[in-house]
Amino acid sequence: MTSRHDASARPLPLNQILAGDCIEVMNALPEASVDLIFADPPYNLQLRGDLHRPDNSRVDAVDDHWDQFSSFAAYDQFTREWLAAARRLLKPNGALWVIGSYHNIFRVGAELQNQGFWILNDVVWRKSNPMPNFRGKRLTNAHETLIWCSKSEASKYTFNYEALKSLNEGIQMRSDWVLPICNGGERLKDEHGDKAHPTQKPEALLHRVLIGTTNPGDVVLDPFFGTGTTGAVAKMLGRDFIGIEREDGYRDAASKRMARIRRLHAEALATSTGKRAEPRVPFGQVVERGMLRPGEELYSTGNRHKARVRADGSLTGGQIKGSIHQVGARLEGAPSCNGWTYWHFKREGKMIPIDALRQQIRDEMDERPN
Amino acid sequence: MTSRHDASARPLPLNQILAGDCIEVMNALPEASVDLIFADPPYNLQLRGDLHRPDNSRVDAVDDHWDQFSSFAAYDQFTREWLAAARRLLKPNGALWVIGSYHNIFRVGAELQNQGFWILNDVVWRKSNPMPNFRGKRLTNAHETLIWCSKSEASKYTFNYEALKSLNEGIQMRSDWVLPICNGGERLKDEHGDKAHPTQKPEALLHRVLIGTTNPGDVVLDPFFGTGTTGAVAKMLGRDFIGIEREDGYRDAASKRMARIRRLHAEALATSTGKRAEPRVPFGQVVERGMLRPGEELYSTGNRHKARVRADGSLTGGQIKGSIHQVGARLEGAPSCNGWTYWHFKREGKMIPIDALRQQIRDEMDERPN
DNA sequence: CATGACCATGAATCCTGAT
DNA sequence: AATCAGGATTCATGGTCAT
Repeated sequence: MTSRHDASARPLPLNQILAGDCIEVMNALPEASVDLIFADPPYNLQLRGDLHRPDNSRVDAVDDHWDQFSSFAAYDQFTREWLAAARRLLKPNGALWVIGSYHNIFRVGAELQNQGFWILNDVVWRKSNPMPNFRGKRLTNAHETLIWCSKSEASKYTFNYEALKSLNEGIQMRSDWVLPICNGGERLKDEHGDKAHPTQKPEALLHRVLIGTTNPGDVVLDPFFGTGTTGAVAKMLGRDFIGIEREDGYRDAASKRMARIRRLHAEALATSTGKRAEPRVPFGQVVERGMLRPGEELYSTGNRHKARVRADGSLTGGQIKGSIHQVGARLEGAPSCNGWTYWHFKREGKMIPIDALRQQIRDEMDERPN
Repeated sequence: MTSRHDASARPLPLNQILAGDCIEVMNALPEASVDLIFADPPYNLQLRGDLHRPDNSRVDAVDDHWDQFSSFAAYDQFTREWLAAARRLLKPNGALWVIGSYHNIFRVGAELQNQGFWILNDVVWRKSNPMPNFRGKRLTNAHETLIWCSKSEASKYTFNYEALKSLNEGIQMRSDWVLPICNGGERLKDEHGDKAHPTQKPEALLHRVLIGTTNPGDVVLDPFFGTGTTGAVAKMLGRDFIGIEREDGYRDAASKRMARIRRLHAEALATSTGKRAEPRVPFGQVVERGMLRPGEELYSTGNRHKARVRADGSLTGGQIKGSIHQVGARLEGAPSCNGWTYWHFKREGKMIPIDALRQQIRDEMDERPN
């Protein structure tokens, strides 16, 4: 007798919404199989008159300290269990996002540190249109907090720096994101016209998360799928998703929603990349191809230093010999140096950075792969 | 033989900087005697090697011995102990603020909930000029988190709703505050011209905290006093402070700062408002429009001085006559003074800075340009 | 005296693949 | 597993100094 989601027998159930308790369902999926988890766990703490423990038992009152402690303890246990299940599912280089408010986020953050997740950033979703504090007894609660963490300190996590920089008009993306709450046409309604889910997240939030920390084709899992914002944006952006949701009503609403979503074309999915994505070119190739000749002189930025090209692609500058980077660093007394932008050659009286030669080689590689 | 800070024998040591470990010192003070605690504990940063900017300059990191902890467990124990000592000191209606980053704030937040503190808001300090992420490997860490909590759920905490609303141009104050980091003239320097403290907080941050959650005459304690921003702003605003600091160097710098507090007061107010880009509004317009009537009395920050409005938009305070800025500067013995934030008028028993009136005028200008 | 160029610096868990 | 080396990477602000 095998369980419904037997880990050994079944392939990953991609682009489906799985029914059931997320801890059980996650434990039945194969380990180390997911690239990213986005989790919007219940915040159900200290909510006047309608307080439930994660096991759905009702908390009578929180008037005294012992009751508070018992409800924190129950929430902590729930947090421990779903985080451990999530951790097991993640690939070694996988990452996790959690969103929460001051009611629960500190407990979640402490527990994920305890389990060995490595926090990369905490991100503030600054709501441009929050609900005011009607009674004027506190500050307007105008933000929620997200935590972005990798599975471990050693994880080589995905971060699309240039893509996020583009989203932010050319300036590197900050840890505070100003986005409106989900309403208008995006907000799912039930048959009575009421909101289908009390805390539906805006697609813009997930868009930024998925563009920034996944690649097309990655597997994104959401253990608290709700009405499926994570799945909707994942599908749109060409990522595969796995949703887990316990409530029938939310699953139904999410299924209908997914059916309406159209995947974006590949060109639309392409995002900005930086030099890091370019193939590496050894300086020796520049010499081999005769773009610079052995013995030719190079000039530093600012023209303070000179060096001479050698046949093996190294430089000599006085007593100093080594790579274009090493010689530049030594001459500048700097911890490191990018020789490609530091050194220049002279053509028709003009100083040209040797990086232009590297670019020429890369352009040829694009025209004739292999 | 009594200890240095014997709880039973001594009165509260107001407006002093106490030397020693904050846990021991707090435990020697009388219980239930403090209105507000503002705490800026070590963040437990876990930095690896050096970090260089793209121009190869080295980042001066926070590598001080006081921020070194051997493990999360060690940091948690430290947090438990100082929070318990702080809790004992607070009056039943007292409140606590803590500031931190993602390195420590989740652990601190969870522990204060465990101890029975009642979270009122988490507040995000959004830095207008954070240090960028030089390697492009994460989001710019552009904010820090504060937690505001009362001693217990039953506490009748202080919240000056209208004062904060005025500070915020007549709109309810939100849980995200945009403020620049502390630099320029406000940043304390040592004899070599280096920063006196690696993490000095801006006075504007404490200004907002103290205006919003204390009343004049309240006792404000800071167990991690550092170079004394909390004390400086408390003194400026007519609150009593108690500072505790372990490091001799920081205590010395803080003592000198407290002694010169009037001068820094005027400078800080002049520079921390950040309103230079706003259209200039002459004080006379406030009078012309009948927002303040000639003959009406204004009260200084801290309520130490009074002055009377004249029909031409000048003030008289005793023998001194002149603009709101000139009279404030003369009364404080300061080289300059921002009269807009220094002077307050009384409405329904509440002190409101006249800056609120200027903002009202600016709002109208925004609605109806020209 | 303005203006602009240039420089310094801030609570930071800040690289990656080949050998 | 540890070492080595290529080479990619920054925004806002305030102060100094030359023009």
